[in-house]
Amino acid sequence: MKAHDVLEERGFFYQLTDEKIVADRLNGAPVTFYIGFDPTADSLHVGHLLPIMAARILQRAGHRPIMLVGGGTAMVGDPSGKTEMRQMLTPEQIQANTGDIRTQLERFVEFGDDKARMVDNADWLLGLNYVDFLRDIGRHFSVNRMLAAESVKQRLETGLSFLEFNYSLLQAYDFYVLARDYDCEFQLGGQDQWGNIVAGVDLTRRLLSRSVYGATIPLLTDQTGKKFGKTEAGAVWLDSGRTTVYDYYQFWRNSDDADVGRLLAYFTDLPIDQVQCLGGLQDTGINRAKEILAYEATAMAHGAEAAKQAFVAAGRQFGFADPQGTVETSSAVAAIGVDDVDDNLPTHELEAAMLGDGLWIVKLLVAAGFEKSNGAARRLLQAGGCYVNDERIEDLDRQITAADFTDGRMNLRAGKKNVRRIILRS
RNA sequence: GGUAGGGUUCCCGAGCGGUCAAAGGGGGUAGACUGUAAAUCUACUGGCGAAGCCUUCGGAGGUUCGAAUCCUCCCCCUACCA
Repeated sequence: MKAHDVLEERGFFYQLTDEKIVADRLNGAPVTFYIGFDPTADSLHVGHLLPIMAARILQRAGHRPIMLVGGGTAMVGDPSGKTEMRQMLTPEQIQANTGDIRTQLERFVEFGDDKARMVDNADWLLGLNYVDFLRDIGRHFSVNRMLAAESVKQRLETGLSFLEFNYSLLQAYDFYVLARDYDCEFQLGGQDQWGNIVAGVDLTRRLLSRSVYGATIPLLTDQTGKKFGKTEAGAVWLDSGRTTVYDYYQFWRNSDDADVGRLLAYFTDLPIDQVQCLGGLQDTGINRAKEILAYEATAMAHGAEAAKQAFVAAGRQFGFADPQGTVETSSAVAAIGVDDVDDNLPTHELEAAMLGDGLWIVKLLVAAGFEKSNGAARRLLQAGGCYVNDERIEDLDRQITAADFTDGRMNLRAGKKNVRRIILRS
């Protein structure tokens, strides 16, 4: 399997520092490469997934990933692709986040002695001496050139602090350290990382007289041009405590028709010819393709069992796209027997005592997390978007009583897609 | 440090003494139509069990019957100059 060619045909490359050499190296003998994440939150979200998927493909082709968690760079904050400075994080936050992110990465890439390695740039960045760093590293950087970088230019309009301006030096230094100590010769990153990657390539050449390479992955946007992975509710997180497995599944299931092929290529392991075939389908076919995408993506992040439950739960709620199995696929969804599985709707537990003589529907909507305030819940009712056991509730004063529950369960829905199973607890 | 212009609700952006919970747009939510898609159309979009009341216009004071609007001090941003 030729890694470069696989990445290429799946659309993973945006820019390469050296087309020919990168192709040769990645198609050839094992290479050590790295991708980095700054621990600015306690969970990764789907926006981070693209480079991870690329790393996964490279690893399976025999290359060695270094997954860098940027405990040091997070102290500074990358200005690339941002219109303003992000809030500074405390060292404690960063440390906690670093641990959480490591755990998540383990689901996508195999770690071990001769497998992937995890590093934290805090190990070599935090101890740096300012003047030494300026003399040894800073002298290789031209401010003129840095100012010309696209990511900096953008920020010149709104303001860029000296702190952030230094970010690319640190990332460049990372690449140099990894090249020096781990024989790393290739870096992958998002489209907005181009400047930082190139800076690292240059620095390494100057300091080690050695050629290293880099590539960027296209920035994923949805049809409206917005960054992929953000929804009304914010980012779609990999942590099931932040984004439930069901919602994660639904995120993929609700993809735009036009995106399905691309997303399958990026976020599943299905062979490329099957991906192309699925992406070209229409009507029921494209909906089946979305189910496959959602199942595969969910299984990757949360495991096959959880994905199966989400698939069944969603299917019971909205119907299955292809119950006859007419669309051919090698995905494991094809084998799921719909009847013999417990579904996995997100639940909300309700103290039986809260019910009393009746619990106001507005209160329940808020308690279950559908709405932030009574006012918002009222508006939902008024707009006709609230359903109890799939029956629309029109009555603003509707009281929920024990009669609404069957076996201690009841179904509460806000709009078409947000369902929660309310479980009575005594 | 100097000069000029700014900080308005999730975002952009009007408002410049009462009629302001604050125009317009974006975004979001819901409904209709559909395929759990897109596009389109409609309604809603600070809080309160909704009568009325309460809290919002960078912060703190002040003037006034009344302040997002006027005054004072402070904080922050942008541009030019140093």
